[in-house]
Amino acid sequence: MNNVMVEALASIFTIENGEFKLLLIKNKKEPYKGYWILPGGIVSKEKTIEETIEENVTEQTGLKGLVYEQSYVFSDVERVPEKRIVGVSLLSIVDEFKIKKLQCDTNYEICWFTIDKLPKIGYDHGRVIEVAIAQLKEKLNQSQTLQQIFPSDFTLPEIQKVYEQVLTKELDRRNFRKKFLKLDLIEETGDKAPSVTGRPAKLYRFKQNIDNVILF
Amino acid sequence: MNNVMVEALASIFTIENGEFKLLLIKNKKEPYKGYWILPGGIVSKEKTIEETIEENVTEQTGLKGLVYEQSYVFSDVERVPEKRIVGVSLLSIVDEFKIKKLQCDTNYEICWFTIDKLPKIGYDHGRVIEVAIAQLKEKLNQSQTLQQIFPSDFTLPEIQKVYEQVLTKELDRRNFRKKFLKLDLIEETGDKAPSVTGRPAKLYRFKQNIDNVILF
DNA sequence: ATACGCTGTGTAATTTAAACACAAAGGGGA
DNA sequence: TCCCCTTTGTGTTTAAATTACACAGCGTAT
Repeated sequence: MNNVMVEALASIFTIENGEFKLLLIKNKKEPYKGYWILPGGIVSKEKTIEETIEENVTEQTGLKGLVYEQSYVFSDVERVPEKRIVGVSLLSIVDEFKIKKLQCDTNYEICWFTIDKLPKIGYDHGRVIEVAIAQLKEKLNQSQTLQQIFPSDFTLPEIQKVYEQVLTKELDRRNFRKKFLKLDLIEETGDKAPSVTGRPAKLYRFKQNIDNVILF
Repeated sequence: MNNVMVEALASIFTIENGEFKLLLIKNKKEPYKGYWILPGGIVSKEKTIEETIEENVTEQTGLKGLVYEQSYVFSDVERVPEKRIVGVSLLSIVDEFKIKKLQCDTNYEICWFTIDKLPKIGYDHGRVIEVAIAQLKEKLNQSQTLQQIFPSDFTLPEIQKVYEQVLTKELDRRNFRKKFLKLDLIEETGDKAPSVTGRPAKLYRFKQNIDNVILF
């Protein structure tokens, strides 16, 4: 028969303190037992890929109602040992307030990892993650995506840090501020961020009903 | 069992006389017999998606060695009547000289159709095509893609027409020419295009070893 | 020969991006 | 309390890119 198994895999990202983080779970089964892997599961005959990922992620991580976007399909015959599974990778971006504040400790079974300090990754998920990170950076050029990560009470320096990572270069604070504010996407909340050190930054929020625009 | 069938589908585009065209074949089987559909076929346990599409497209259309890019995965449970098939859509762009000059006539079984005058489409391929067209337009913003369609002996007005379709607005000839030539991607061949009416246009070709750049 | 149709070219005006220095607001320590 | 340190907030000047715009060139067809 020409039937193969199809699995859905989720690369779930957030940004905390200007760092990109990825949610991984510890694999309980062989092969690659004890390695860190992406949440996900097999697509049954009765479910779409999107339904499958929502159910599996909820079950494995507790995160409900995330918005997913297709990333890539991995169909190498040998990508899973002993089996033939086509992997469909999905991407999701969440804000840090929607998520549980999980401590990053390898004793936990679910954990956020900074993307340039990832642990030992099982299966071919390392490659899946690479592709997802590239797509994440492309997506961050859209106001909609930024809004998903920073719904409200963010500061301009925070946003700037995101862009400096995406563009991998430093930006002038004054020019960045000028250009970003000119887009007319955000407004001041009136409050200020608690200052760790230095002058406290103004807090902003995205306006309602803004169009999705390309930012940089 | 949780095994489903996976099919690969190819949306193959070219540009002729400034018009975007899509390659379709006539469906020989029920359901949707006689409707036009995308070339493609079922992914077996021993083949990747990319291998599957290459073989099926060669068999069904005679086109060999095309470059494919993933487009989208369609996994609605009811997308194929009576069956459960996950559809992986791929995109390919070819130049008009590599292809057979097929006359467009519904008596033929393979045919190029202008994308705004498509025939009756079978299965959910209409939706697949919609997504592919959107992606095609995004991709045309890369010099690499343009080079696939126009390897040599093209004119600047031809390229301009492509952009006017992608951006859905008219461009100023002088500004377009200035901007495009400044990119330093193309060179004059020395020849001129046969003039149908009006002054003959200079012919250009892409230079060797150019980087892939975002154009507009 | 002349009219017609589309191609090729340069310059001024406007808009956008880049470079740049100092004052303001809070925290910490003497 | 005062001073120092750190980070945020702001305006102006210059360079670069984009836009607007008019006329001559080179073929074909009448």
